[in-house]
Amino acid sequence: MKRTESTRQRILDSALQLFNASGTASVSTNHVAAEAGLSVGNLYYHYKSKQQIIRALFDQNEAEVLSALAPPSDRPLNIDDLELMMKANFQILWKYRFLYRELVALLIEDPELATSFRDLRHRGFSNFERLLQFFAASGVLRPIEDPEELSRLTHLCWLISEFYISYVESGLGLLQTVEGEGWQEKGLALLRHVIEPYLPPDPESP
Amino acid sequence: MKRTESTRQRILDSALQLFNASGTASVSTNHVAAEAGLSVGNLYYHYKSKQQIIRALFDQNEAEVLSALAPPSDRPLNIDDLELMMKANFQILWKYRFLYRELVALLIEDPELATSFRDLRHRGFSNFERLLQFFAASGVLRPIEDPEELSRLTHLCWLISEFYISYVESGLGLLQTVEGEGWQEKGLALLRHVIEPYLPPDPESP
DNA sequence: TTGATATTAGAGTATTTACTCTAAGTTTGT
DNA sequence: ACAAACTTAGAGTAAATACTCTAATATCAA
Repeated sequence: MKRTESTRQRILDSALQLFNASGTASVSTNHVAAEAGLSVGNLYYHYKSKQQIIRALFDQNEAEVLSALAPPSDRPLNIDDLELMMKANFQILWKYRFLYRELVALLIEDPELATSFRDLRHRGFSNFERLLQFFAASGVLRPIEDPEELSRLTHLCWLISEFYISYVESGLGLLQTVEGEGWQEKGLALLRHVIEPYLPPDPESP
Repeated sequence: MKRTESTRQRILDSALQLFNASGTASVSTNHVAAEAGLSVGNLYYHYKSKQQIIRALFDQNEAEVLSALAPPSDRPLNIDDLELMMKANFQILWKYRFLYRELVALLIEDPELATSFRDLRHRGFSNFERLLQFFAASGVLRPIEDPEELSRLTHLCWLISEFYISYVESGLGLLQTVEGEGWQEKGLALLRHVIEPYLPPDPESP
């Protein structure tokens, strides 16, 4: 059972690496098997189609996102937690960047995946909206009365989080190779920029 | 020469339609030829590869974007122009949505296209940044002293413009079929939301 | 008209791709 | 020990894909 787990994971790791490097379209199952150093038959024993591999990577991504964004149960959230969550989120986005980069295309090609993904994300969105609402109600942010405004702010944060990596990869975010850390800091700066107008007025300030 | 133009265009139109509907990966040149109602040989007479078709669609998109975003030469820009530009831009983004949806993947698959696209967009970005700077300097927006802040605001607007369509298509932007007009209005609302903190203080207000 | 060039159709091909099958090892439970 | 279940390799295949070639027709310039 250990070997199984390890082979399955090796397939996913190789697929992830190749997908990130070259995109799902130009990476075949044969390539993945070769990269993982095992036979095609073996690969198909563990995953019965290329779709299944992609779905498995979606699942793996989902699990990592959920664990990274799980709120601490022992104390109330503060604004630094939010920043840490965003940071962890960026790491995961980068690890699975092919997935976000080709998101819509992948969902079009696999309608079943699409519905489950959309369902999951819809819940995530609601959670995040409630989180912001909570911040606004508890004084971490200034109050937001208009529900439309709250919704917009949430959409904005989500949009940035989900597509900032693609924005960077598409070339405007940063001009050099992207392996450095600057892109992360810049992404966080964008999110802060959006949140900033909602910080409570500082009583120390004149 | 007229016939040529029309066949060439028919190929592009069919390709665009199929790409938008199913993604570039699952649309073959044979499909495009069939959809356009002409032979494969004919298609390859006009475009010598699938890449060339994609590049032609990039070019066509570029031309439309440039013409939609050309500033009026006879009068100074005002804030309503900005809104009209955004609106026109959304229309074009929708028309060529496969292109933005698969942007990074397409650039990875065609490095030559990548460099020219990035070059073009870099210029576009600079122009837009100058436009915002001009607004800030001329009182349409409040002054923005920090160049970093101006840069961030520009990046933010650009990111939203470029990926909002994908955001909608990915399912969170709107839940129903996307053919309606609501998504456009919501996208504009996001952009306004980002710009709003930079509107000059209203002297009429208390 | 005539000859050159542009346009079209459609059969054909080399390669690739996703996937199957069979048979041989390897674990595991009892 | 031994059989059942799990895991692996690798040859093989049907279909699809991007693209070529040839030859027929249309257009145009002189």
